[in-house]
Amino acid sequence: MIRVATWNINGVKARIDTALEWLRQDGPEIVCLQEIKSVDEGFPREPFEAIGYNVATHGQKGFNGVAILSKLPLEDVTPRLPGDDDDVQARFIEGIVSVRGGILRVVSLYLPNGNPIGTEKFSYKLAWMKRFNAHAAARLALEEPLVLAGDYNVIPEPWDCHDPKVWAGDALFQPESRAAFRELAALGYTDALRACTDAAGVYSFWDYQAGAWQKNHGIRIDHLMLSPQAADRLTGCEVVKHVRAWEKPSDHVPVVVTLDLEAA
DNA sequence: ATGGCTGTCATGGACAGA
Repeated sequence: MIRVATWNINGVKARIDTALEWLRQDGPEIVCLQEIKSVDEGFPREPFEAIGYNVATHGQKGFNGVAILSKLPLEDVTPRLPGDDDDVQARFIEGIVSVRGGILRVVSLYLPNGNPIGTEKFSYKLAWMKRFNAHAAARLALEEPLVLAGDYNVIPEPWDCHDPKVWAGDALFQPESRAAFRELAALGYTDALRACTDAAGVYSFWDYQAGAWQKNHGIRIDHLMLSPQAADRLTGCEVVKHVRAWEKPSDHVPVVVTLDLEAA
């Protein structure tokens, strides 16, 4: 089995001890990180390498930034979402690993938040989603197992949040945001969590403010979207909720998919 | 709550997050 996680760690320097603790206990073969908030040269590669991970990063100063950690050798690593050479925000990195009988392709993505609506931030979000969906569509032609792992900043359905009324005016829950996310399913991608459960109230983010964690006022915005060839190998998907209660937690928790694949 | 935390950069407080 190969497990692939997505986790917005909200700052790799602030989260290094927490991240290493989880990875030592229960580290999946592949971990897609978002919001590393670090330039590539500042990323603490050594402690991750010391516990068996190869490290690929696409960082930027202060905010954003994505990475892929992999116990299997990473090949063909490509930063930047195609489609706009003027987009300087570090929100996308893609790579492949060899598995028995072929390859597994993995993307770590950090989709723009988009708030407040009615501004260029929201139009940037929608433009980014359009570019991302075009890339996702093109990748289907490869007919490979592919995991699009990331912080999508989209609440797919009303039962993916505690109170839909609270999110009605938010970029994460706009009809346009949700429609763009649904396009991935229309293309043939499978939401790994939703393939495993239809339970309401499964969340991946709880705000630091207002006792959101204690009240379980969460939202589900971190998703693992599987190509048909990956979905055929799906055996499970779980939210690693307990790390939200640790000291110095990220406001997001890992979501992990298990695929019936073996290292080459 | 017109943002109640948190992280970054930088060393005070703006900016970004969701």
